[in-house]
Amino acid sequence: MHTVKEAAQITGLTEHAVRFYTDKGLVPSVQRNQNNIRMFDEESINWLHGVKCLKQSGMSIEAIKTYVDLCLEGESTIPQRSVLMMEHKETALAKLEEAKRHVVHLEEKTALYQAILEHRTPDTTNPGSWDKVRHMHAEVFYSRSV
Amino acid sequence: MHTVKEAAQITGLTEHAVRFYTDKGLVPSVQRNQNNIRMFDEESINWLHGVKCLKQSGMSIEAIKTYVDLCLEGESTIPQRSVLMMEHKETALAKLEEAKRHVVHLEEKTALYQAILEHRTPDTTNPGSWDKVRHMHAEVFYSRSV
DNA sequence: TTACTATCCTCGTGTAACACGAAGGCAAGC
DNA sequence: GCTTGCCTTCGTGTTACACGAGGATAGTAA
Repeated sequence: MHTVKEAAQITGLTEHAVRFYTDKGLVPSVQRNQNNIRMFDEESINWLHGVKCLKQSGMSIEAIKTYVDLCLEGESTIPQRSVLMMEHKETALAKLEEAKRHVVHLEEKTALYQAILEHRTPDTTNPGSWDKVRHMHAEVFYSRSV
Repeated sequence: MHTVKEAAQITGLTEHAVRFYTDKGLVPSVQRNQNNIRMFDEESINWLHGVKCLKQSGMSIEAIKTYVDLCLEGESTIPQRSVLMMEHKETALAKLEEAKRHVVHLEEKTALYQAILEHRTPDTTNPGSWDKVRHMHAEVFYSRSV
């Protein structure tokens, strides 16, 4: 049997998160002792690990709650759970694609800044060169390529 | 000159977001007319586009505010802005790697569910096969491979 | 026994980036 | 004069906790 602090240490969650998850019903096996203190057995620790895992993969607390409740209903809900996971995988894939676009876009921006800095240094004696820099600067900020 | 609604239509933001950004000082060129109504000229629209672009790439409002303020200070801040962008690119890269891990993990989970469903169907007449399903189910939920 | 320390509890507020709706003002058209 | 449609501000709701306050309890040291 473990306390909140121990459960937090074991799972790598914060104590706040552990209390939050148990209060949300994501750890169905957790009990309270006579002093109203949360007691985590091995099964509770396993649930915490599972919740953490789903959370880290981007699932919302609400969705995890739904999933946990389905688990409690037994094996008959396995098809539903499978569907849930597939859907969640799709949203994770969409996020991945979005992240890729962001990186590409930011690489363009930083490349433009590098170009500005390179052009700027050698031409400080040439007033006309600032026009180019200004133009490039506008390009950097307003680029809409996301 | 455009109103909030028009600016929202032009930039593809919601009216709420447009008001929010202007009130946060992310659109320095915006003015109010005698009826206290926000008026957006072309420069304001450009700022909105720029803010939207940075936001979509995952930058926080606070960081965008810092960046906008640096822009207003003039070309002397270009090196600082360049550094900011590089740092932001690094965080975006980190998010990208995280998203990749999530997808890999979820692909494993959904594959396990598929395996369960395939094993379950043909063996409903064999009571012993449920042990395997139960074991695999535990694997699915508790897998800590994130 | 008293005191101190460590831990636990609950409860309330703060965060980010808006979404949403209420209540009210203003101009234009019928 | 009234409705329509847009604008304004303000206040609350959202998510997933973080953080601290205030108070209880349990174990240990003097």
